[in-house]
Amino acid sequence: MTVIRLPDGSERRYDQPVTVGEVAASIGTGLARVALAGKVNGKLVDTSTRIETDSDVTIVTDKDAEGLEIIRHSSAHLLAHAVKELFPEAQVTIGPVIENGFYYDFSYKRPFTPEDLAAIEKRMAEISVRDLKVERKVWDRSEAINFFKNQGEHYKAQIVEAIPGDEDVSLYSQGNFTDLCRGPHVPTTSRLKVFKLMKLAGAYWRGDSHNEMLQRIYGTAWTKKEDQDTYLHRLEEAERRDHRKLGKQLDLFHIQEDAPGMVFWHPKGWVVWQQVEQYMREVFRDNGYQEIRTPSVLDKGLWERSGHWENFRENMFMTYSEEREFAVKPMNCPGHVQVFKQGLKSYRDLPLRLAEFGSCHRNEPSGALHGIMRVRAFTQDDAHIFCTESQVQDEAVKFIDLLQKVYIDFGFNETLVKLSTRPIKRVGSEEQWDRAEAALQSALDYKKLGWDLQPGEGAFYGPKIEFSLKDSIGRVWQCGTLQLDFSMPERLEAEFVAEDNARRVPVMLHRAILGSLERFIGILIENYAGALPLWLSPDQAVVLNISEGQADYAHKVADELKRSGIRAYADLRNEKITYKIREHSLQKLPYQIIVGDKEVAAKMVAVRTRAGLNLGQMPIQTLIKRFKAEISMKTDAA
RNA sequence: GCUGUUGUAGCUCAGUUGGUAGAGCAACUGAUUCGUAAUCAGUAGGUCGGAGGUUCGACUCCUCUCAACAGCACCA
Repeated sequence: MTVIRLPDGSERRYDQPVTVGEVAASIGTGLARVALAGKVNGKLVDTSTRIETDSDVTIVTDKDAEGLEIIRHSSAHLLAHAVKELFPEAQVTIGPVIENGFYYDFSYKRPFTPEDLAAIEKRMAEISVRDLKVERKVWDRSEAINFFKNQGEHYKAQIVEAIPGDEDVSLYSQGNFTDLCRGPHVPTTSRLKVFKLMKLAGAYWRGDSHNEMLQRIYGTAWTKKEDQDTYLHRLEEAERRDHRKLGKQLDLFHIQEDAPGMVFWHPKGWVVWQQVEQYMREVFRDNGYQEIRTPSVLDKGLWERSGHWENFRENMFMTYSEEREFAVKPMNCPGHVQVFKQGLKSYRDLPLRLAEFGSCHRNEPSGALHGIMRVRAFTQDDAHIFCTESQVQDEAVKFIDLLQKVYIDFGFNETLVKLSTRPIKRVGSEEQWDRAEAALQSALDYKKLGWDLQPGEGAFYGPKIEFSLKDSIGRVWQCGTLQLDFSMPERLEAEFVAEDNARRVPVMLHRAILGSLERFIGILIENYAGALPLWLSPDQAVVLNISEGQADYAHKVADELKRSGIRAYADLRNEKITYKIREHSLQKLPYQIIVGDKEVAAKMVAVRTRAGLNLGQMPIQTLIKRFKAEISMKTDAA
């Protein structure tokens, strides 16, 4: 007798062991038809799994998140199956589920082409129609290794060899295709109906650039056609928000071949920059930071002492003069330590916070460059806090508070937080690391922030907290950071006089809120789809005359706005009002102020927002008040 | 850096067996003076990313190179 408990609390009794699929069928034929897998005592299993003992059982269908995962995973297998049928010599490797879909890595003698991709997708559909049963079998390890070796699947054989001896080696077969997999999978291939292959790319075997480069095929898969359509539509929409596209359309900046990875800021883009910089300058000023400025070109010897030469010389731009070697600074910390070292510091001076809009150059690998998000010349809102170890946690909490306030002001409320701990290659004692990691972690916990642990991802000189934001297509970019450093102050011989008159080495915190202004502005552009809030908009208002007769009045209105500190100008071109409105709306200019004979007569202005909202007539002073209020709120009023 | 794709007018793009390039928008000129997302007409604009090569002849074929894009690797 097997007792099955269902989620609704009811029980079913069977005379002998039953499969998950049979349980579903006994509940209803409808359910059996949509069952993708089962959850037995919390463990996800195939519908063919036999339940031997009394268990809690949930039937997983395409309505469940797990169901979608299974569909994606099985779609990856379907992809591999199709590739093996079309290209029998291709070797399969791994094919995991990712956000919105799946991928599969293959090794093949020649690169797949976009035409191959279409053929593979077509074959996947054909295999789906064949309605092949997907069967799970547990194999003996050495048998499995031999099986894959005989098939010429050397990568798969390697993967099986790496499975711990006490774990089952399960293989899934559909038709004549067999793949190693933990599962679970859909019952038959016909359950895979909504999928699309998206792109081809290279990827290293086991993620190591010393290994062979495999060919990765990305796909997306869904339970319903509409979901896939929505997803594809969302991607298209996101492309329209791409900061590279908007940067061109809105005339904010450009990049050209002569300076890869370096930004030419245009007048409008530079206004945005200055707003961001000025805002951050006030943040520094109001929170106990002192702004400084340090040289961009520094003797190689300083970088040898700081340890950067050893770790990053490949990525540093060098320059030479009178037989001396200099590096263009890739970071600001050594410079800040030099400022700290000027004059004897007392414990009473700590925490000492030095800030700089630090212009840095890093010779990033060409393949890493991406618009203004990943560049070779960038400016950090950088600061270093020199303090004692006992002050670290307090400073960390203060920093997180400040960062949250800034992010909210810029309109971000979804921040990804990660704590990266000691890497294999590191300096400092275990006790130092213990204390440092604990200090950062307790600061995060004190702030009740949700965060992910990234073991081994810290810098060689200390652990760090990273704050990341997402771009329009969901790519994650690190912006804010808080890093503990117990190496550099010592290496560069920074010290202070403690209460007991002894010379001590301070702890240094590296911190940035925006990260790089370039990247942050890129994310701002994408986040607002170019329609920046009023306080950040390059032009805040444009005055449009309807015909030549109101030109003088339009000028006067624009001048009055300018005198009030509003970034405004008059567009007196001899064009129809509809033409001008369209043009400035496309430029995402926040407010269009229309003046015709009626406004001149009434000494008023007619106001329209970029979203197309007509605010009607009002006196100029009322409009200015509205602007001031909206600018100080930092969010769009309309 | 690696794999793949792409590179034609200011922008977005077309150019199918190699015969020295075209559209729309923008720009410029003229007309139009107009009430909330495109007025009409005309003019001008390109050593087809760069350097070599094959050919009587190359935007089209080959080699090298630069850059961008996607992903991987990297990211102090």
